[in-house]
Amino acid sequence: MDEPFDVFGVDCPSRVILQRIGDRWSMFVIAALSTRPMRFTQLKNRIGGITPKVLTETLRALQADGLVARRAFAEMPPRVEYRLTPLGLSLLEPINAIRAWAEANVPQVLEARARADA
Amino acid sequence: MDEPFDVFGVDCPSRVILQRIGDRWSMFVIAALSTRPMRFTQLKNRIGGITPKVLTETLRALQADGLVARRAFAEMPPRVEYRLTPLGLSLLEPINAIRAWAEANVPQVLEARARADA
DNA sequence: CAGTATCCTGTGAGATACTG
DNA sequence: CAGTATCTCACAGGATACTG
Repeated sequence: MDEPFDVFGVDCPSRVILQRIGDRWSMFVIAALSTRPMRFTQLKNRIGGITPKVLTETLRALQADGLVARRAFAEMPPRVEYRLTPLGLSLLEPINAIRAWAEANVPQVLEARARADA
Repeated sequence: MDEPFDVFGVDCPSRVILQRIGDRWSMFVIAALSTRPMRFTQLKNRIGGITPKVLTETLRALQADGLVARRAFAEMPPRVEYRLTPLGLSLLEPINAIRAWAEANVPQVLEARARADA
């Protein structure tokens, strides 16, 4: 049996999370849903530049991972709400750790990057 | 002036970090260097499956961001050592937060994913 | 040893248009 | 409103071979 969380395993489950939060749009969706549920078009408007196709794909992936819940109301016109699950909410903590690091250190990264360009 | 760390800004600097730690190989390199400096070939061997081209690219990116330092010795045969900078070392903390979350919650994610497949 | 140099491919993602 | 359906493309990443 494998070490359950060997960082050097390509199939290490923690990479699942890293890839998810590293991808182009997931973080925007999670951030948008962090305070309240939102509807499809609300998300689309809030997250400037995302296309409906990509938003759908992102939401599907987050649902598949149990981070976001979808709730459809049988109304006319249709209404669908997305919200973070408890699991999704719990992910906000490590995300905030990254955020805190970024706030403290990104200036240095940008400096280093500028120096590297020169 | 923009909010310095508006998660909804496409150019939000914290995305820099998320993309970096979310990419295919950076985390392996950082993990490999977390305890001690390593040479190119040591890294290549430790991180199974990475090609020299990609390892070079990854190291370059990490150097450009000031997370990894490269030190070449004028010897024959050539010797080069890579190590985490203090900045790179400090990144281990938020990374461990993610890791801790993953250890606690990835099983649920995998369950959700399995349920989604069915 | 520590990389370069080429070539190649899959797929994440965008543009655009359409529908129950 | 809440998505689908196509089409297209760039580019991250891989395979393989070579070099100062």
